[in-house]
Amino acid sequence: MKYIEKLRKSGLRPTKQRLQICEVLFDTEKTFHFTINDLVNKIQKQLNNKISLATVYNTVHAFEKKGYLKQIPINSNQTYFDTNISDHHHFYDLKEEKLIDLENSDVGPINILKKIEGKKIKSIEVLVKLED
Amino acid sequence: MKYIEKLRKSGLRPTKQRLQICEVLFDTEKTFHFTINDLVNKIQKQLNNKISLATVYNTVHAFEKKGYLKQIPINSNQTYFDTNISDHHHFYDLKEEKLIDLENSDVGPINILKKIEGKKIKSIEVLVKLED
DNA sequence: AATCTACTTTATAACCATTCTAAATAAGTG
DNA sequence: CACTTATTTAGAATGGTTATAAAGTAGATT
Ligand SMILES: [Mn+2]
Ligand SMILES: [Mn+2]
Ligand SMILES: [Zn+2]
Ligand SMILES: [Zn+2]
Repeated sequence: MKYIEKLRKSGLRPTKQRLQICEVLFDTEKTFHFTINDLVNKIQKQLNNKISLATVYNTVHAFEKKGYLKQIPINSNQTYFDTNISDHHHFYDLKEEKLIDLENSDVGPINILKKIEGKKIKSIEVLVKLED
Repeated sequence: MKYIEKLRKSGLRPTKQRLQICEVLFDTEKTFHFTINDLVNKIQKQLNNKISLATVYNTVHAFEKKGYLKQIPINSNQTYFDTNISDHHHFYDLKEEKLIDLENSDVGPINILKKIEGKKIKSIEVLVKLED
């Protein structure tokens, strides 16, 4: 398994559950956006296998902390995550309630002119809301 | 009261509670960011007067719908609102967990190159996360 | 002014995504 | 294997938000 080493390097034991979640998250053609609930359903369907909700939460948070997932800043009743960890932005289709990737190259360079004393910029995220 | 007409124009009856919330939100030198909980506390302290939590929620949502408040897209356990309804952006200080306004002029012009068929842009929001 | 009706406020319950708990299980180490 | 520590798990708890439904109020009508 290609994920065993990846997990070990991060100080995470390569358990059956984590490896399965890796498969679902990272063995895909394209990256995608998901909620915890989406992921639980995907695991059920794709692996015919139940992983407890607590473990899914734990694993997603562990992966996020290690930088294998990104949380998307959006107001929703659920938290959205992204398997695309590249520096990029999002459209949010208000009607469909769906996120669409917006590559950095699709947004002109962003230059923040204001500086805050003693603080440095960690990330810049653009959210473009779409309506019909 | 200057808010009576404003509310009537919006189709909202100028009740005692709504007028008081207007005072707290809009009778200020500067605009500010708040959570529902912040607002409840502010009302208590500033008006020596309790307004039920449900009414605060109802009123904030009504004001948001009418465009007198903006919701700020950020992942938090609480929803943040903004009395600054101008087109602007935010710093988010991860340590202090505080929002700081970033005027449009403090961010270079943002040009979204990608187009989505049949959708138009409703808003563009930039969130700049700050660390030490 | 009294009456009527739709809107609003309120306390409280319900909701539900997320986190916590603590016991069972599994992984790594020697 | 024996031992330690990390992980999984079901279920309980948490907490912000929303729903409910009864009481109160605003504005319109007579
Ligand atoms: Mn997280
Ligand atoms: Mn709202
Ligand atoms: Zn994305
Ligand atoms: Zn602001």
